[in-house]
Amino acid sequence: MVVTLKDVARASGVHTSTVSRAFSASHLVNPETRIRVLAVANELGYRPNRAARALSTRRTGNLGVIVADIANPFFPPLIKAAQDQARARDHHVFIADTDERIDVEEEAVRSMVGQVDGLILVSPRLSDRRIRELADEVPLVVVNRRLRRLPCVLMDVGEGIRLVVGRLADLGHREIATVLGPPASWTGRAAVRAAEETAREHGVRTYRVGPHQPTEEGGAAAFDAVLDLGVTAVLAHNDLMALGLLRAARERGVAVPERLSVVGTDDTLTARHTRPALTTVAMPVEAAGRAAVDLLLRGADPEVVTLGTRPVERDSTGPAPRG
Amino acid sequence: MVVTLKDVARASGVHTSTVSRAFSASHLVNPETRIRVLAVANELGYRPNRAARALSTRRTGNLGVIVADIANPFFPPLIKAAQDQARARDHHVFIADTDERIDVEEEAVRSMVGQVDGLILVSPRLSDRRIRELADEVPLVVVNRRLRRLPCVLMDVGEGIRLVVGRLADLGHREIATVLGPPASWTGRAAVRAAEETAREHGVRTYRVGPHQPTEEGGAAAFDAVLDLGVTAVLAHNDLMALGLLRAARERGVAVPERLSVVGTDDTLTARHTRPALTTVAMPVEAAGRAAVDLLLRGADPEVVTLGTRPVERDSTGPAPRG
DNA sequence: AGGATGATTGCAAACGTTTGCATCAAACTC
DNA sequence: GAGTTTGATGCAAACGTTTGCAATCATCCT
Repeated sequence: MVVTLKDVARASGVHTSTVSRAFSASHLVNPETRIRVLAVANELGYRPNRAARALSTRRTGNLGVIVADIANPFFPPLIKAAQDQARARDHHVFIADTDERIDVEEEAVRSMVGQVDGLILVSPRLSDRRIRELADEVPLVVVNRRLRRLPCVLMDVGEGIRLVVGRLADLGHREIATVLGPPASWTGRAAVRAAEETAREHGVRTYRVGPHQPTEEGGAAAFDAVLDLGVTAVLAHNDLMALGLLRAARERGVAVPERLSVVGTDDTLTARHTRPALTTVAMPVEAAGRAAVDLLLRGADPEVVTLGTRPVERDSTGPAPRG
Repeated sequence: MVVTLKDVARASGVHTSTVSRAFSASHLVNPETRIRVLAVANELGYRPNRAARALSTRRTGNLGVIVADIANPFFPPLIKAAQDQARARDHHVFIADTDERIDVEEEAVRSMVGQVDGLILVSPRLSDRRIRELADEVPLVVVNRRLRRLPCVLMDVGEGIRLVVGRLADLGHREIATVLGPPASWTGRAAVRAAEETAREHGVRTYRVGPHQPTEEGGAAAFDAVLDLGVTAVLAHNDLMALGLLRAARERGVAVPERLSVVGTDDTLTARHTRPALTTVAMPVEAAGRAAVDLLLRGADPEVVTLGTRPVERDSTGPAPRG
């Protein structure tokens, strides 16, 4: 039924080890033999059994990427970039979606350990301790979370956020709210920290709302609280939440940006198509995906790659309304 | 370093086979022994080696899902639904993105054969023949493509399209364009067929534009041709392309829906947030994901599951402009 | 010429599980 | 109480590769 090395060996009159070498160590076998063996293998329709190979070599040729939510438009470009890079390095990528749930994340990780040569955890929700434990079992790199002595790829949201907040201050805003996403989000905390710091420097007051789910619904749910604060501008944890805020604003008849300026984070494709188009902070997602794969496959010493971010000003922000 | 069955066996004074059975055939081992063994295994931090298990049993506990483009918002909900269903059936899901490229699809399929117990091909671009060949190597189910004697999950776009076209006819439209996506798209062809059929019944003329890439850019690229035809309504292959049409219309100063009605397909999340909000045909993506997993794991006779679709009328469609 | 070198191949032992079969004791059957 | 079933475990052969080692043979060097 299924063709194995042994079949190919028998059919071409050599030992299985020679066939094996013809495939994976071609310099160790006579060119003529190699060609003959490959021809026979091809004719028989031989396909190497990856499980067996993995058992023997302890390498699978697969990488795992674990993300919180593929439906969140932030992740797909990162995944695709990682995939391209991995393909270029002769590896394949398995993706798992954790549904923003820590138990599912744990399970996904567990299922991948042992069938991949390395793991990329994107914005993981697991505890630092758990991640370090995992790092002992399998090579891994963490994206958007800082862990000492582990390879990390970080997007410096602070950079973009500082510029955005400065810009809002220039536009006359004196009170800004930040809408929080998952408490375990490293970037989220970094963004809030940068926002509050910059605001203080500019004599702008800040308030926090949330945490809420990092979804459109989560953003909508935060709207009333934002309104009650009486702020003139709001920074959302991501574009999805900003979308929810925009929708809620429209439903409540609050004009954006005339009465309230709304800023997202991520610059996902949809940001351009909201009504009004969303001002947001663009993240270097493709670069992050590629960097993560490189870090993983290079297998070098723990290293931190930091990538910059920049604000994209569109129509959801404007001058503060006159008091 | 890494703990194997043998280690657990030695530490708990039984044979490896007993340890193995304690895990995967617990009714064959004395309850007391089992508990002791499991305790020891747990303490030692034993994790079964999946490659070894796969080699021995020829089953991996993994399913593969292959999609054209995870960045296309049509796919993630399907993937997530499949993932949930698989998890409920004690399986894991590996995802691969083919980037809409047939060679990458071939490669992705190849890499998965042998490391999954079954494959779900969503809107595959491979030839019928190739898919049938694959079906001999690995159990598979095809989503949104009809192949005799293979298990398929189909979304009956025709149903929704017929209703939409009827509605456009009622609104006074007499000339409609369809913008084509990838020629290999089964749903695309079904949709166009349904549209043209229904149009004919209503005495409405139809034109075809394309094919173009099923992306926002593709949609924008089609706009001029649509405009030249002088039609009053256009059906896009998917929401992304409709988005592109909307953007191009705005840039060219063509009012939607006053001068041109635009209809998408898929009802992705973004459809709600375009300006104007997009009229589209909602697809039963979650149901399809679940059905595909069920078909695969049930392993029953080839079976075809057909799921209905329905139009969602929003603001991008309206009465035809008076001639 | 005689030994050293290098290229090519075969041999066989891993890799970590699962599983059919054999074994053995204890518990039944009549 | 001899024979039979039942339950629990061990034994060893798979599963399909890879790879260190040894064997063979031709070639090269001096």
